[in-house]
Amino acid sequence: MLDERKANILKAVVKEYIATAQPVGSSHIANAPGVNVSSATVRNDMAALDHEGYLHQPHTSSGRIPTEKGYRWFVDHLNGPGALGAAEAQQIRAFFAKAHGELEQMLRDTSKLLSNLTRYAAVVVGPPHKEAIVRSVQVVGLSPRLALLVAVLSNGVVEKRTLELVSDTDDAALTAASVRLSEILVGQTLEAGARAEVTGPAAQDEVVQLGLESLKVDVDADDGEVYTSGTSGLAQAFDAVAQVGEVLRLLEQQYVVVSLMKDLLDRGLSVAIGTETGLEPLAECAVVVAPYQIDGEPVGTIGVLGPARMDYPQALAAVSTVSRRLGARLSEA
Amino acid sequence: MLDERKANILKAVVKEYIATAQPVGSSHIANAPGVNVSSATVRNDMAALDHEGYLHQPHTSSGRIPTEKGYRWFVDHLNGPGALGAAEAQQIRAFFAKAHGELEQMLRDTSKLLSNLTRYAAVVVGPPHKEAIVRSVQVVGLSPRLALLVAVLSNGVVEKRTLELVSDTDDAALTAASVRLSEILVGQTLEAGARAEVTGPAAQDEVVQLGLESLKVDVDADDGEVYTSGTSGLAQAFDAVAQVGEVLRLLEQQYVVVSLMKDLLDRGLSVAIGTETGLEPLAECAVVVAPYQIDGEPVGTIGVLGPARMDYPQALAAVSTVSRRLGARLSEA
DNA sequence: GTTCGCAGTCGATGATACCGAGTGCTAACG
DNA sequence: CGTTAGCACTCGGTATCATCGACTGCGAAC
Repeated sequence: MLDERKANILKAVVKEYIATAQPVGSSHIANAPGVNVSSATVRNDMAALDHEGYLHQPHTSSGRIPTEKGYRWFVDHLNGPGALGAAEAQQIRAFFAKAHGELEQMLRDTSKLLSNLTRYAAVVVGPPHKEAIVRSVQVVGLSPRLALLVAVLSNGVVEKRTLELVSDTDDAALTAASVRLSEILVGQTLEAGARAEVTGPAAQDEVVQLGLESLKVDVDADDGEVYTSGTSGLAQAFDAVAQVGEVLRLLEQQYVVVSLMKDLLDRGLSVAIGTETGLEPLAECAVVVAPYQIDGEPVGTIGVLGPARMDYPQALAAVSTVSRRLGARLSEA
Repeated sequence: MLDERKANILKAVVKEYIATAQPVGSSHIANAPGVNVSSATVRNDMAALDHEGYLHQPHTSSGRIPTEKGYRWFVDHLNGPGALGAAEAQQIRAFFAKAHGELEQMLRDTSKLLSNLTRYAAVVVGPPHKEAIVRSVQVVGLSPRLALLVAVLSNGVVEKRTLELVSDTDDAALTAASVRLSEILVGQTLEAGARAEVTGPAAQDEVVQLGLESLKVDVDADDGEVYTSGTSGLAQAFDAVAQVGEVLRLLEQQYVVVSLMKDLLDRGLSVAIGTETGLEPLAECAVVVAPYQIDGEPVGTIGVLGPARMDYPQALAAVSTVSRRLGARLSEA
């Protein structure tokens, strides 16, 4: 446990370092709120904090930098997620006021909103497909041997698969197949429906078979779409070009980021710092996540990826506000 | 016009600079194929090339770097797009052998393929929506006051819009609206259909009205989806972090890149170097593009964005091969 | 026209000195 | 006994300077 002054000193160092990216010297925070002692006293406490692992000294005669443990303490001892600036709050309000229509587009835009707010990279994970209930199935012919299977799910997601038919098939046959597939799938989850045993005349129908088969593919891996944006903000946040490249490469492998975010939420965390992420390229990064809920059910995740010296209060405020508003907006209808 | 030796020297300088990113000195290319003179002779020619604007000298006693004009000459005097390595060719074959199913997914994967091949950022622009013919329209209810309009287009694209209904509407009404919308839209292009005048009982139907209205929105701006990948490759290609950030920001504004690519194709170009792009942040970049065709009709564009010192033969080969194979694959069905 | 030889240029590298921000420690202070 | 003032010390950053080496440009020789 840290005594009050040390706590304030640590807090001040973290804030200062987040703002300046420069090692923080004792004299810089001697007058910080809750401190107000001489720099010599601060030095003593900083040495102790260093010893206890909250701060780190790049070299003997330089200021201190927060360690992972230091950041962790900082976020654990924030009172509340911090307040958004008026401009940001206004931006969010404006966004949700005019947000309309299509789920995908809305999530894509939410991702942009979040990256604009934070200036870091934003990730939005859509509702998983396989748990939603099928509302409608239809097979549409595109050309004699090509058809498109379209399934509308209860959460507004549309699953589609191209079917390459072996024999020419006319519209009547496709319509018949649509009816049969509807009987099998509608009302089921996509997952259950795709695995259903089919008997009777439907089992003979080439289109029905192809359709069910195509739905099985990907249904396991499918975790909901991922919308990333604001990667250009990462270039500002780091100074080494190699580091930027590593993080970008990670973001390109969407499943890594998605499983990281899911893992964090499972552990009940909303912030992961450096090695807490478990991903080596993110050693100097931090992630802030929040689930969003539709009608009380958590269905997806939004998050922000930035440097370890992230503006945590701001990022937490942005993420939590946006996730709440997004959930509310999606629950409305 | 350049005499043969100067041409060979210029060619050698460009190749060397592309490979090493270092200014090229006269002695490095004295033994290059088609040159084989002493370094002094090379120096004379390089001075001339410098004077004529093909090469540039960062400072008095350094090697030469190609100018934009030099790169331009180089790509204009390539014989053919260059050959792909065996590994790359194999990678493309493997990809199109197992590529299956859904258009969107396929374009997304094509983008990844292209960035893997070139190590630069790849952009794939899908077929525009508004020119395709509507094959099927359906309205599916999601909740009492929320419905989803799904339109399947002839090119396999699925357009969808969320309809927020004013009054509770049951499935029968939605089905009726589906039928009416089908009568209006099927067989038309999306653009024409959305603008059609509606008369008779359909004009009274709230769902029909909402549906048509929702289709009008975005139909103008809509140029086909954009799939970007391989942005991490940009981090390797440039050394200044600020430059990477600028290019990333540009890529995030997809319409800028799309209109650039479209513009290039209109001008009949397949390569744009530096200021030829007309975009200031791309001053030290180059873009290689190619259209892909379905049944002889150009419907979309693929391209690669990298540094001005791009491996043009390789990039041209990759882009042209992939565009050809992609078109063939999409024409197959 | 080509090549050789050579003086000259200029960035890169490394040594050296210096500055200054910042520390740790000791002694004085209240 | 916690706090502070004072001070010696450390060490990265910057500037200066010399050296090195990769080049060039040019005049003279081939």
